Amino acid sequence: MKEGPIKSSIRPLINYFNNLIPLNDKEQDSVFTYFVPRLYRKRQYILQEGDTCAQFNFIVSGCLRMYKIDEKGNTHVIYFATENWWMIDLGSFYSKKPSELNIEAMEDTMVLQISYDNLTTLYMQAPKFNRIFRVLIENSYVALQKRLLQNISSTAEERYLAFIETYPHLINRLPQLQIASFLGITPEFLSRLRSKLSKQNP
Amino acid sequence: MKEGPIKSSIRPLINYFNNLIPLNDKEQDSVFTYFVPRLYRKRQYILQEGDTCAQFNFIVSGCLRMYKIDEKGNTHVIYFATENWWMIDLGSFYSKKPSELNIEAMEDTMVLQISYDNLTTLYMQAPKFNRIFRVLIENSYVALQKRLLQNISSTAEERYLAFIETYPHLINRLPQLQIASFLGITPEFLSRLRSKLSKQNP
DNA sequence: ACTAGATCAATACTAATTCTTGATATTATT
DNA sequence: AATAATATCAAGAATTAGTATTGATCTAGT
Repeated sequence: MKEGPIKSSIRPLINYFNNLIPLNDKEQDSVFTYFVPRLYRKRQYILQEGDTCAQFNFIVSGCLRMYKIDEKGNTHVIYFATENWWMIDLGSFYSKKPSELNIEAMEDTMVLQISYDNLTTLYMQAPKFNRIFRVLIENSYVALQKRLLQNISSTAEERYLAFIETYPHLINRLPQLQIASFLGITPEFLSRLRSKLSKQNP
Repeated sequence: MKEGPIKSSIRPLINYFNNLIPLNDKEQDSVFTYFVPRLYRKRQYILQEGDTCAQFNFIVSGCLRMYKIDEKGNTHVIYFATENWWMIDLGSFYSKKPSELNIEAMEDTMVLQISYDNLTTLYMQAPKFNRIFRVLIENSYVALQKRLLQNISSTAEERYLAFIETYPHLINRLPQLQIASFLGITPEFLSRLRSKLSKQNP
């Protein structure tokens, strides 16, 4: 018997959880119950500045970016997320206050979403998820801290090289414009960096 | 790279209402209170099949289309709406049942939205809006009936000519693909119609 | 004064979308 | 049965949107 398209889109999440901490059948059922799949199209907002972030998102396929628009109207990419990553404005989600951030689909993207209330229910029904989400957020925290450190301590060139190391799969998947915005430099400068580097290592 | 913030321009809606039936200050205040601006980007869904239509939408700028996907996977445009028009799946909105229709942005589109509950409150606070919304829906009804009649009684060529008459501002604003889908013909056939017509009136 | 980087404007390149055309089929009408 | 209206499929052509590069010039911090 083959699973319907919706059920099968939950598989990657079950696998992800099992990989962190194995789930029993009842726990897997809870995942099926509380996470709902949703497709976003390229350029579509998952979260828009001013709205409250109401969902925890797990990415099944595609790519999202979280960014902030500053007073001058410039955008700064906070992070990209692809398959098997999470995307959420935690601050807004827990405080239930309007977000200052935007989340947008870079490609058509399938996510699995759980609402605040359902997440709370999930924690009560299956306390193991407290552990799972703790671990998962710790992972994100570490990545974030690494990125901060990287950012305050390196030149643009170093940051770009580190980006290539850390996210080789993103280099050809994202426009350089976006990568520049992630690195905190202008697209022009990134272009120059790249041409300089390719002259050095032909 | 700039992606400006959402400007809250409720003015066009106030003007629209005043044009139908003049509002007093208190009534204008209610409009400011209950309608909230929201920006949709090109290709973004305002309503997706299966979701419940939770908002009455007034279009400040841009263009939306409502369409249905049939069993064969073909899409049929029910209508387009631009500046100063309304867009909603009334059936889903009032029944609170999942919609079979889709609403999608053809361009970046700014809308003013009011939810079911807020609309109810508005009606109670300012009964004049009952009259306003009655008139407004009557207008839409008339347009719809005209379109139906057009559709069952004319050839594709006649429908196309009528479209040009009725929506001259849409002809160059929308891809022919979409116009074909509105007229209920294939884009290829529309293309042939057009070239035939332009040979007749050079 | 030098380096890392920004800004602005022009141009080049690439990919996505849209439009047209030809060949051939289907369906409804007379 | 013949004809007009319209669909389908496939291939190219044309257009537009999005992205990348380059040159010239500017600025802030060592």
